[in-house]
Amino acid sequence: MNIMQPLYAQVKDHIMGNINSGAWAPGSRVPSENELVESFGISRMTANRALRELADDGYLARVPGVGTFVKEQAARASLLELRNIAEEIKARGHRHTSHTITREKITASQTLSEEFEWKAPRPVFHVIIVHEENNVPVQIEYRWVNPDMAPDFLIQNFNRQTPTAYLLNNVPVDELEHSVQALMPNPGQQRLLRIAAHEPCLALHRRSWSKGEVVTVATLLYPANRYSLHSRYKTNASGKPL
Amino acid sequence: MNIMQPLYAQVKDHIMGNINSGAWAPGSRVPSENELVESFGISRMTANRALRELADDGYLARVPGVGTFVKEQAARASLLELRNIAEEIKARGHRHTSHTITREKITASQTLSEEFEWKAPRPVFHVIIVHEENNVPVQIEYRWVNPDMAPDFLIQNFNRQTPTAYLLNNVPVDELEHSVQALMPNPGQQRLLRIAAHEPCLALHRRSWSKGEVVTVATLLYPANRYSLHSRYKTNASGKPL
DNA sequence: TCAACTATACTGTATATACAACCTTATACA
DNA sequence: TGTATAAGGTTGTATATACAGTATAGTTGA
Repeated sequence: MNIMQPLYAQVKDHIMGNINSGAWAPGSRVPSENELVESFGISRMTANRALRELADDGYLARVPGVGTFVKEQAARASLLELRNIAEEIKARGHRHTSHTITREKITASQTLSEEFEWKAPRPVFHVIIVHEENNVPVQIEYRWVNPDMAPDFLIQNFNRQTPTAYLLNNVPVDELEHSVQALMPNPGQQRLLRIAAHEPCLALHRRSWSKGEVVTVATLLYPANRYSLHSRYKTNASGKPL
Repeated sequence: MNIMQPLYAQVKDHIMGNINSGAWAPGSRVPSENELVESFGISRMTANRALRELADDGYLARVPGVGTFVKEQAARASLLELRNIAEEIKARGHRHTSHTITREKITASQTLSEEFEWKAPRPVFHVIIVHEENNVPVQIEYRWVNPDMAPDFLIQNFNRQTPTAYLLNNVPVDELEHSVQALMPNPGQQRLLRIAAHEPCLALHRRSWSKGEVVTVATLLYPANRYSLHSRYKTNASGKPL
């Protein structure tokens, strides 16, 4: 049942658990390598790896001769705070509708398998949905979902709950990747979005992980003239997050 | 003279040098841990650390039982930590050059004053710089700077230090705002970026604050086919950042 | 009182060794 | 020919040990 994790990963989880639960506040001291050696019955190199990797990830700050401390977390998480589009539209007081163009179970292509970090192609859920704001198309959502992580995904009613909302509510996400680029839509996309030729689009590509496994891969296509992505956040004065 | 680097860092530099110079193409195999042990006269743990850290950073892919391979690196700008473009280009092992098109002190327009959160128009520094990667234009930087926050801004040599780098080093930033959109460049921009008509661009608009005052407003224009903005980050399991 | 020294704790790096898991290739066998 | 098996190379993890560098607290001595 339980997948055995490496020792250093168990130590990392233990530390992150204490940080996330608030038991260890920012600035407070975490156990030294030798203390972890004692309490976990591990070697110092293993404790060192756990602490070093968490420091590399920005969660801990290590000071030779002094100790290891919990870092203030930069408010980075809020940057691309990807709320689901239905709520954004409703927040503007407009009406959100959507059309499901495709809803199928297919076998992942080679490139898609790589995005899911699979060694070999496997089945995936695939949907294409056009979202509208006051009956004007504002987004084409291309989404692929790992069936292991959300087996009931395909039988949802996406007019009631967007795929984003469904996944948010059912799978805890612990890692996110975004990339944004500009591109020219193909004729089919132009038709779906009802835009003129030579009208560029913003493509937001997103992957999300849960416990090391890719949950979903999505490409969101926005007409340039109807959308821009926006973020604003505070940085912590100490660290240099930019 | 020479700062002694740790062995594992020397090995990392050696590997990245071969990748950046093109000697080791993407997909090609890099020396195994035992081969590095032989050629560098180091222990396997040290070789392992070098390869593992480069794999964690996304430069290498490791396959148990098979070997370690060079990953393809897309040209990406980071969305979250807005490093300055010169360092990003150098990190890819390429050459960064820049041309300063405009350098002046002007009076802010009405809209620009609003961006600076000023009630009335005031003087601002203004520069336009074209950044090149291996002599190919990859970014037009339109930047306006609050003279109160960086009075010496205009007399900098922007070939030595980009405006981003200068501001980062001289003004502590505590708040950031970004917005991203796709757009068609105008003919002048097409000429500066040396791109064809109908080639869309990504426009990243950024404002940064220090102690409640806007320090700088910038618009960064990237040719769509040469750049994508990218971010990846871990969320703390408790919070729900998307 | 103040300065220098010392002991101690902590991180950073490096080595040698060991075992497990995985993959490929060669070999032996039916 | 096809299938097991064995061998060897590869990464992944874990331990025990060692030494260097840094910061702090305590002690000593002028």
